[in-house]
Amino acid sequence: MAERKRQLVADELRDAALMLLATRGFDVVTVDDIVAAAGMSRRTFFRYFASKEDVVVRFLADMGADIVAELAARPRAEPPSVALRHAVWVPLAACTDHADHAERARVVVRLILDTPALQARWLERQIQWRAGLAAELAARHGLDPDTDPYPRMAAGMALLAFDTVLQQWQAGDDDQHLAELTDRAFAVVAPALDAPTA
Amino acid sequence: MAERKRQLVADELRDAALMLLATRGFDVVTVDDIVAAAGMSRRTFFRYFASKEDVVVRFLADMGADIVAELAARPRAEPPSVALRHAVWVPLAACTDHADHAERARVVVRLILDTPALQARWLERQIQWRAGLAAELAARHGLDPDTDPYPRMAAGMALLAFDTVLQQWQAGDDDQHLAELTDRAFAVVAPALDAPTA
DNA sequence: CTACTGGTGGCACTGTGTGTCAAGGCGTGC
DNA sequence: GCACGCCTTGACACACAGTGCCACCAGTAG
Repeated sequence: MAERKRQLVADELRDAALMLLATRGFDVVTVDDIVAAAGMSRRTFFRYFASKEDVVVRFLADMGADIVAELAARPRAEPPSVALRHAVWVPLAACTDHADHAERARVVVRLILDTPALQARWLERQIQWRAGLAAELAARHGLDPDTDPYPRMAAGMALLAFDTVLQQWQAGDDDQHLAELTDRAFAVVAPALDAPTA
Repeated sequence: MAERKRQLVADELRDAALMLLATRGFDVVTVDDIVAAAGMSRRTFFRYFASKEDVVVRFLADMGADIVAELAARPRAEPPSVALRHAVWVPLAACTDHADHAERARVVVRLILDTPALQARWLERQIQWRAGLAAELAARHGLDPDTDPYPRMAAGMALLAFDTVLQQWQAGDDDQHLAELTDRAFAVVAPALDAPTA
């Protein structure tokens, strides 16, 4: 009940913010502009979002937890390239399902990729995901995450593929199939992910 | 003459900043603290450095250009894993040469890796390096950087190895040999870098 | 001596993000 | 109905980053 109300306020704020930021640009829009559009006070905004960047990045925030969870759920016998491909696919799948959510996500991705401040936050977030993935990979393969570079780098390669897919998807005018882009990206890193020396 | 003076002022500011930031922590030290220690005005600080983060990141800024230049200088017949290993090694070599510079660099790396704001700037910088490396790789192999994911991902993998080496070097109490760490990191990604499908 | 130049400090301003406090809706027990 | 906490909100003040502007103070050429 109270939880619903909170979510409602957060959505209102987020919608107003994304609308303004995407159309006018990240730097020129101030928090005052956003709260004026949403009809709330500045202080309330910062109660729901840690920063102006946070409004945008949060839109894609849960992805990281989803990716790690999916990796943990994959059968351990699966080769790393396959397990990681499935893990990374989870958030991407949400974009292919209904075109409504897809177009919204595309705008956000586009905004992030060509705003340095947002890109920095985005990468910061990815670092945390990488740590989670690396820990899971280390546990999977019985490796020491402190001395063996494989878990960290395998996680990094998976996210690199993720990034590359998003970049190509956002840049393409036509609706390139995300699945195909993902396959091509993972084909590049698969030899390293599945190398026997790992 | 005037150029020397400028460099002197910049060095003074940088030294004071690094000293304070490394010992007390990035967030708690204000620009006022730094300029007070250096005996200059706040306004002067921002004439030499674009931001507080900039003081730290600039210390490692030229690395990117060095990496790209070295890659361009490698013979084109060389397999990508070897050429990229040499390219990435250039900035790392500076740390092995004289221990004086090494310990200083280590402090800076440590500061960057456990300060989120600095890590974000650091990654932001790496994104630019990756673009440069990707362009060079695309030219090297006659690939289209817009459609083929290989150049971007190969560049990303090289920088991922670079990051991993720095992380392990900074974490290790003992003086692990950078060359060995680099070899191990590149051994992981080499199968993907040199895969024939590229 | 005067005029120009480049670096500097002081000042005011915008914008982000935080701490604090008073006021208002809301459910619960009396 | 009424008083009591509980939570949310808005408002004000504040610290800090970063920028624009202007006056000042070298040195230097005319």
